[in-house]
Amino acid sequence: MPTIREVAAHAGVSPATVSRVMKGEVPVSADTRARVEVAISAMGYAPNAFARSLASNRLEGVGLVISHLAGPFMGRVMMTLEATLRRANVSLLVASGGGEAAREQEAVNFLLGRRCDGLIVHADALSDETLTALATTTPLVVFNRRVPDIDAHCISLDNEYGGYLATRHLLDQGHQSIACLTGPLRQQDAAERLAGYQRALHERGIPVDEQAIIEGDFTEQGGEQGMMTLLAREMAVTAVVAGNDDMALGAMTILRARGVAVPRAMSLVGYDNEACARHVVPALTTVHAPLEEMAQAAAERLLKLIAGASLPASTPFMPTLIERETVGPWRT
Amino acid sequence: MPTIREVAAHAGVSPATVSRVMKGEVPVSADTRARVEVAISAMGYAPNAFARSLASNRLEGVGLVISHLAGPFMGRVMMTLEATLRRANVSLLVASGGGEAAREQEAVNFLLGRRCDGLIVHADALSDETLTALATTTPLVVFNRRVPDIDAHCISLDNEYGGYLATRHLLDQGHQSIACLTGPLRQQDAAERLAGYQRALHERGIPVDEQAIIEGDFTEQGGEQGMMTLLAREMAVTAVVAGNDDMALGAMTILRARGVAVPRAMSLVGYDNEACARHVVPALTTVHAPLEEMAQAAAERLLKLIAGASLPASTPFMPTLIERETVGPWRT
DNA sequence: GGCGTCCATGAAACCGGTTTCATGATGGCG
DNA sequence: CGCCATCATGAAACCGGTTTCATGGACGCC
Repeated sequence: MPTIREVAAHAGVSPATVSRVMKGEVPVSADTRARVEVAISAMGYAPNAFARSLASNRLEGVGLVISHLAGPFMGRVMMTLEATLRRANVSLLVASGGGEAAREQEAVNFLLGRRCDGLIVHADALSDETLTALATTTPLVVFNRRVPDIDAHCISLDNEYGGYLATRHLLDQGHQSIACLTGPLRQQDAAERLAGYQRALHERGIPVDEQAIIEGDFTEQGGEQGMMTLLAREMAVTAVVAGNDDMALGAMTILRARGVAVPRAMSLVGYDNEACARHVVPALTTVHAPLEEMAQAAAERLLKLIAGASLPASTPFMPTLIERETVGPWRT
Repeated sequence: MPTIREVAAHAGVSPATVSRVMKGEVPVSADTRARVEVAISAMGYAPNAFARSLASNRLEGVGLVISHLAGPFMGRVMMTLEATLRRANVSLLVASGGGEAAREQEAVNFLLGRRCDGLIVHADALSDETLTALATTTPLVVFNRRVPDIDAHCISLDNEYGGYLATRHLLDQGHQSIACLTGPLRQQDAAERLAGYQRALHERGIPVDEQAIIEGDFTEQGGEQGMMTLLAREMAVTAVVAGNDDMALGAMTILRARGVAVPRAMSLVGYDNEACARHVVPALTTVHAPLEEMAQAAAERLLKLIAGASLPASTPFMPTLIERETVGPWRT
């Protein structure tokens, strides 16, 4: 693999000139440029990324910190991130932190030690303060979360609206008594979805019954537990909005076991539009997040941030309702 | 951020000595080492990864080439890969190539240009020859595929055995006429699964009926197509082994639409044990691949290869059968 | 006690780019 | 025609480690 000095010798110019040609910015006369370009392609020259990074102190790569790599949509997100970044010739380094704050912090440090040009963080466990501090140090985009003081760094989903959408859909079908199986309420997304649920009820003048709100943990077991608790309370509930699809799936398992027909006796709405949602029987009505667009926006925003731009806050992305088979009309 | 020379000055030694202490191998007297270590921690010294890579010509990072990042199990695989590599302080660079040979080759080049210490390749489109050549150039592990000339570089699944397992299970339940909805047979895994199916039939002296073998493409639509074709042939088939879970799901959709009860009128076995498999109704009986163990083995093997070890061929991993509800007994 | 060997250490070259600064050529303008 | 501004270019320093090679001291052995 030839070095820049060999190329320079071959083209009869200095290494500095070759470097200038490679970057294409600084003024170089047309014929010198041509001569160098010929030498470059003749010798198959590709600059050494290390030397370049050392001299310029930039990696030309960004880090991705992820809580749950194995989560149901990380694949879709990463796919788009990677494609968008690679188009800009920026590589993607991945570190995961299994949802524990300490390990997530460690992942951040690991990537920072690699002198990433920027970071995309998709993590629950890191605190708002940590992220705010990080944003002052390094180009940062926070994925699927809003951190108040650094709006411009956040790519988020309007979870409140999603919760509202799901609930309103049930109300529109005539349901009056609707329960909510939430995720862990210390997590922002779970709390927001619940808020949307409450807003929809208020809007129709239906009082929120605390007994109908059950906090879970976004897992399938949590959904089962929650549904069992709900049934045990023997309320007149005719529909449930679940914190996410996993919980909805768990709930469906219990309903099936107890012989409660979905959607005839009980309607159900999920959230996330996982791959499974389409396949269950009956197919799950759910709220869809435009993950690909969000991922692309995240990558583009980070690239701009790295380039030194100062951006306005991004508007949250809007979820949409996917109607399938788990919601039916209710006539009192 | 202090440099090695500052640390050296602080400890009253030369940069070379600090470097030696950092690596911990070369002989350094105990008290010098102690003095340097004090200086290091006092100043919070962390070596610059670029400079280190430039001088040693090693990235301390490996590349991962993936066909389909969004595939159903890449999350599980990446999770384990990343964790294993990070334990060795090696970072993970990701590039994807959407299943097209050209883009996969480009992804390889991209990572090679980053001077990765090694590559993990999980790709269908790259040819055996390309991979064999690559293996001579750079430490390489091929995931979920066997390339004849570089056995020692492959972490594979015994797909033939998986196909055999699925088929034998159906035979054990009394089925005599079993169809096979395969993946694209130019793909190794699909062909092997089919071979396993055939072996199981031969073992019981049942002739293989070419009419009962339908080539698909590992997609859900392919499964639907295949099942429609099969039904149109009006054969006396009582069970189907599908190339993967997606195809099985597609097949189930058609069966449900046509009112064919699973498993009473038709048994079905999938392959891969995707998340969905557990949730469909009836829950899908399928073949499970130990992906986490495979991923860990891949990472460990690559690290050894990078360290210069020359390894024996790895034995293929064995899939297991997960019995759920889509297989029932058949009495003639 | 003298010589040879080994070992810890330091000086300096090196990895391969980028960037600053100096220089020489060119051209515009009075 | 001469002077100054402009611009392309090259020389060399620099980024921050690693590694080779030389050196000096300690120790063992005859």
